[in-house]
Amino acid sequence: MLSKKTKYGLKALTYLASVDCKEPVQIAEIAKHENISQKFLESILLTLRRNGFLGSKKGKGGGYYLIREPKEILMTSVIRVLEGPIAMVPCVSLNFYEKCDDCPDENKCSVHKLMLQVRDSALEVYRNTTLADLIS
Amino acid sequence: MLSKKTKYGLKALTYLASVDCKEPVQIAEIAKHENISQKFLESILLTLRRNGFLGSKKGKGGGYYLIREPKEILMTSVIRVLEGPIAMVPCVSLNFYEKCDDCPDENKCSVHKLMLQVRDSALEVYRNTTLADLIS
DNA sequence: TATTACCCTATCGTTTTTGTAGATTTTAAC
DNA sequence: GTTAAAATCTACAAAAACGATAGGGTAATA
Repeated sequence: MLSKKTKYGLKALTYLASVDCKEPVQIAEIAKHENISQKFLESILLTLRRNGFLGSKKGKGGGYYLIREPKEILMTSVIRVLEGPIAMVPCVSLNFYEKCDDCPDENKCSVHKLMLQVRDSALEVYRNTTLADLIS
Repeated sequence: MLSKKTKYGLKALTYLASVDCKEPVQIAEIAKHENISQKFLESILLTLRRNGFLGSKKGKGGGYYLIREPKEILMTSVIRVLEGPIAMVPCVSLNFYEKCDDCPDENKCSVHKLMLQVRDSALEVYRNTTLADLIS
């Protein structure tokens, strides 16, 4: 299940991309437009800024704005920052690998085998989708 | 993230398929072989039985056994029974559809658009994988 | 001085995972 | 037959983890 954090983050990014001017947009405006709890969105936008997707400006006329072109923003990176691993089990994750504590041999594990395929298929989608593709 | 319930359920099914004889296998044996909490596994096997994947026999010499050929057991059905929806958001789920309470128009929603593709790609994998494919 | 992002913390609620305790059914030994 | 052992079945509950949200204060900027 996709967390609301990711969902809201994606919606916020899409909104910022659709506004297209580089003027800062206030948290309150995004929250209202997308029906998101403002306080929650606040923390989400912060992580997006810390991870190089957004810039921000304080004070009057301040807000958040995209610092990269929508076409340059891949879903792989957005998802990894907001949701974490793309893989459904850590033992098949490229960026968040962890060994299972059960499971003596990954290569013989049926779950591993299946989830490797699922990961690859999801990766295929995320790699071929940019923020620009999500704007209707 | 895949729940342990699903993970353990898949491992148990694979184990039962690999044993291949139709003799009942005890919960304790499966739990031990796959490093699974026996009590937890017990409830998982129960749901698999209730959903027509397994048969059981009580008493001495009892246990669980497959009642369908591994080749006939599709991952789509296993995942749906153990994990629930394959889709990452309810609004793109085929079997567990729910409307988002935010989101006035699904067709314009960026998350909807993205997750529809992710669902389809996962579905592609699950539909083309049977229990027999997971045995090494 | 007003406005806005920034930051930390606490809390509530849900889900997941595991454990406890016993009831029920079947087999097999006596 | 009676009994004991071996297993599944059932319900519940507790613990742990996680997700989502809210509160309140700080810092920067126009």
